[in-house]
Amino acid sequence: MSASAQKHDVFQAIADPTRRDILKLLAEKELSILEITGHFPMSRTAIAKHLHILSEAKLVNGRKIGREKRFRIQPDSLDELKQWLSYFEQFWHNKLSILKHIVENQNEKD
Amino acid sequence: MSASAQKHDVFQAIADPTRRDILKLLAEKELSILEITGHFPMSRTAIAKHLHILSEAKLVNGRKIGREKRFRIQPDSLDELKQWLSYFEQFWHNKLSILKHIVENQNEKD
DNA sequence: TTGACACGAAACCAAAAGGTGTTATATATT
DNA sequence: AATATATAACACCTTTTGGTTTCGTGTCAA
Repeated sequence: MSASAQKHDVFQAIADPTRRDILKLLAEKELSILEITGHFPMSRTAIAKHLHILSEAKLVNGRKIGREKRFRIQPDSLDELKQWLSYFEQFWHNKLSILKHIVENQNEKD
Repeated sequence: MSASAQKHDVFQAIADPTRRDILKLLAEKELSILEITGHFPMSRTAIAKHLHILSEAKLVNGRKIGREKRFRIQPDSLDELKQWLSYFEQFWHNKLSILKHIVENQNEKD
């Protein structure tokens, strides 16, 4: 077993809507577990678990400050998702506009 | 219950590695259930379930041809994922522009 | 030092996910 | 018409997920 025996990857991490909401929260600013919990109708423990999963997926990281643990977003891993997406992007762009590629040769604008 | 009582969304659909592999297969060409099953170490029934979930998420669609059901990719829904991603993109581009060496490694060969 | 506070860890639970096999039904082939 | 085939529809099993509660520990403040 390699050292990267990672139980949760990015895809699983973002599968849960609560975790996606947590990410949105942390995108704005660093927050403690209790502060995050305040935004959701569930227990602190549940949120802590979600944060653990997000942490495993390298989407957030937490540092202890006093008796608090403050989490912030670490969006690097989303790049893996982006690359995965880009693989399919060519397909839906190509397929949806077979004629279009004649017109716009390489308009990498959007 | 509204008509859009959709059990699986895109995020859940792509959370499973088997389903991501199925998407890659279908990206290349349309395939029947049996053909898809041939690529995986599991039963046809299991694959059919995965296809059902992918279908719910509007990532694939199947049409009956004779006694076969052939599935093809329907990548429109990935756009939702792309939009979700783009929200965070600004963060990691702004915040982590210093760590650009990661991005610069991007050799889109495979 | 005492007590409130923020957190971690563990035990537990219900429901969903992911798989199996069997049976039924419609379609092709002969 | 008979048979083989591709899939759908079930029933079932096991593991994972997402939540709970309880208890213990370190930290801050009075």
